[in-house]
Amino acid sequence: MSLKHAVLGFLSYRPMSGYDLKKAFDSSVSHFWPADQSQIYRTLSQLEADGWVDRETVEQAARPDRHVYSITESGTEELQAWLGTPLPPQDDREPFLIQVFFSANRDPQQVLAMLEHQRDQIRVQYAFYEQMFADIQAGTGQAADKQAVFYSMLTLEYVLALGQGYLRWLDSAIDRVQRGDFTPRHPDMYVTGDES
Amino acid sequence: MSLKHAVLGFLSYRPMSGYDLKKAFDSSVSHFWPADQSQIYRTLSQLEADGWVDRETVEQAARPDRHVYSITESGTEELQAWLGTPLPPQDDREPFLIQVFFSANRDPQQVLAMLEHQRDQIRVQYAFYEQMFADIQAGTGQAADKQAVFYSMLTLEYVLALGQGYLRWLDSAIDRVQRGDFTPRHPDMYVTGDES
DNA sequence: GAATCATATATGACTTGTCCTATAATAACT
DNA sequence: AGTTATTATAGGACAAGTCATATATGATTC
Repeated sequence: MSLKHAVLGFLSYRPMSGYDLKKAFDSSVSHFWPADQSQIYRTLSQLEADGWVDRETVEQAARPDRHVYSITESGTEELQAWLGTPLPPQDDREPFLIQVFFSANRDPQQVLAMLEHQRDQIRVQYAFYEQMFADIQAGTGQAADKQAVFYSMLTLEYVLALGQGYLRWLDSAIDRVQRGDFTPRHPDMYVTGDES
Repeated sequence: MSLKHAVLGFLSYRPMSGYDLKKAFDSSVSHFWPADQSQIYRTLSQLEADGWVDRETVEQAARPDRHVYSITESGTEELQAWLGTPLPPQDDREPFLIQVFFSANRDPQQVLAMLEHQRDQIRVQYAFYEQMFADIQAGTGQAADKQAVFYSMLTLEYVLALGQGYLRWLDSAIDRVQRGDFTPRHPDMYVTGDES
């Protein structure tokens, strides 16, 4: 379970409550790992049962008690081990491609509208991530931990890089459907660098 | 549920059994929608309950009976309606990025190994899809339904386009980690075409 | 002769995640 | 004065998908 290890990752920075974690997820990794609030709480219970985190109750006047979780030694070990373990290849599902796949018997004008709508959506998403990238770059003086910022922004670069691929693909598809040219085109060859 | 509509899509071509559908999925859409065998059977039951497919039992000597499903009129309507309905934006999860995100306190050599391993994996996947693309292109004479082939291959172009983005991102990341240059770099600007 | 493959359907147990709701009190906005 | 936002945790119901397994038999491979 990746969420378990993402939570451990955050707790390796500092102890946090479920509420803190939800905010941490939303503000830093939601572009590649959105986390549901109730799922976070359930995951914390599991982590405690695993012995990877300790729970401490902090009483508050006029607010519900906070349950602050700290990573344990075995939790730290587990996190380090997981970070060094290659993940099995993911199979990504893209429901939009189901609509594309079964478009052969539809009116080309409607297919075109569908593709253009998707392009608009992806563009909005892309612009959003671009803004995030710019904001973070502007917001980090030279004070902060360079590597932490680097790896954080690397994940944004990822969504931008894939977003570009998506948009290029949509543009190419739209162009061909517009022209009634139903010819498959292998995307421009990716020029590989040398093996290390 | 997208699987429901993918199944409807296949049944709009011709009546099929669960077994047939599993083979159809594996050989044509598994690169963007892998389908579990048991999930297909459960989905067929649901589609029947929805009234979108009819079930006919075909007895066979020496083999289990086949349950052949045909799309109904209301199923056809549902499929057409769904194909014309924009999907909500997807949030894609990429567990590898969790490992990247929490790499700041790891040994750069190990991070490098991780990135290179991922590059190898994605390259293999990319080569596989490229081969599929070439095979289909070689295999289709001018006899077949041009549009069906086109939209089918368009989904392959998609995985290739995103694969290229992924590989480019990995190359760029590997390069920087190798040089110890922890500077974020916005990927090359995507040059947008005109609005239609 | 034995093992495995292909055909064919289906259930149980489980995992991961979503959505909605309950609870509770203070602060801030309109 | 009334509504909404913030802080804070957590369970129930549900959806979608995975994995293992059960059943049955003919054909093929070793």
